[in-house]
Amino acid sequence: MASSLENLTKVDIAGFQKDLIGWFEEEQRELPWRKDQDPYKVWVSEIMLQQTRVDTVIPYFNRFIDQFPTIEALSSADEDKVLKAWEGLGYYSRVRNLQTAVREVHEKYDGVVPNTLKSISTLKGVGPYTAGAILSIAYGIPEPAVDGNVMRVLSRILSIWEDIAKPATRKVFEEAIREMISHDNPSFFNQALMELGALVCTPTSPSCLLCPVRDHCHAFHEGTQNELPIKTKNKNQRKVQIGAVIIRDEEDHVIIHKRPKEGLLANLWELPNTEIHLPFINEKDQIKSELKQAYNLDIEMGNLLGQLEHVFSHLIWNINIYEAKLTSDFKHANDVKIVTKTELEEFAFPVSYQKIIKHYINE
DNA sequence: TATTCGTGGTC
DNA sequence: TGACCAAGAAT
Repeated sequence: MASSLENLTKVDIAGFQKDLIGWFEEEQRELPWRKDQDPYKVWVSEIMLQQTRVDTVIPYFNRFIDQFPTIEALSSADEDKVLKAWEGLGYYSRVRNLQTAVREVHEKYDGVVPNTLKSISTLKGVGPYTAGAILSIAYGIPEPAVDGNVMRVLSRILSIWEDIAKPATRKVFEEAIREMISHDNPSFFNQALMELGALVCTPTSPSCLLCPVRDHCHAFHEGTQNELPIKTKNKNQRKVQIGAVIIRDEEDHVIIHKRPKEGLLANLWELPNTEIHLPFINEKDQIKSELKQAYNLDIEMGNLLGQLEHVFSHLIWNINIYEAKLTSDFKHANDVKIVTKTELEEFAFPVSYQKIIKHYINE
């Protein structure tokens, strides 16, 4: 069986580098993290950009750097403030890992982001892609940074038919990049591949007639650019019924709960809620009983206010939203608070609960 | 290795 | 409109 990289020897690597980097120098977007090569800012941008679109990241990046401009600033920040700055971006463990890693750099490396693959790879949240991205972009080190764009572009350039959904496949592309990467400008080489994937060599209907490297592209010559890359699909989401409750005291304060420090939406805040296993059978009684057990809250259940479906990448919440009255004195706990409507704004909520608060509490 | 971990945009 | 997608890492 032929090697998946058999076409690598047919590529004019010097010409490919020149055409690719030349295009990037002319056509790259002006992005806030491209104003300088501050390793900390490059790092923050790469974490934010994981599985997240550039247009979504831009305002978050600007606010985040404004609020936490240096490694020192992020190191000394409260995690609740950091999560609040990340609110709505998703994959919240990214920013908790980032703060953990930044604190390690602050203490162990005197605030200087490591510039070796071995050291930087030990940092929490820094995997093979992010390590290569920081090393090449911030330090000019010729290390592969293989993301989804790079796999898509190279699968077409080199006609690689392996399934890019499989984790082991990334190494095939790393091997190719090690042969192809510009040692004069590894930063622009890596960024150009990703920029090309974002702007030209798109997942559907790639703009081959505008592509600066189409003469180097095996798929373009074969006409297979719409068949590549091979990517198997993921499974369907499982559905979960949730009963969430807006619990008020007599002064219109609202009770909120901090989620566990691990798992889905870790350390974010939410309304008291419970999973409903047998929907439509004494649902209010179930909720009242389980909230007593889980949070030690005594409540009188009120009306069903509405319903909300929230789709995650791997599951679907169907939330029934109730109101309720607190019927005994509230006892403070680390993970349960009672707050005013104004104070709600200080806490980081998942988007599903942001919507509930906006619709049923603030208006 | 396969699954978990968010969200908003797109077709 | 539902399925897929977007600069992945941890477990």
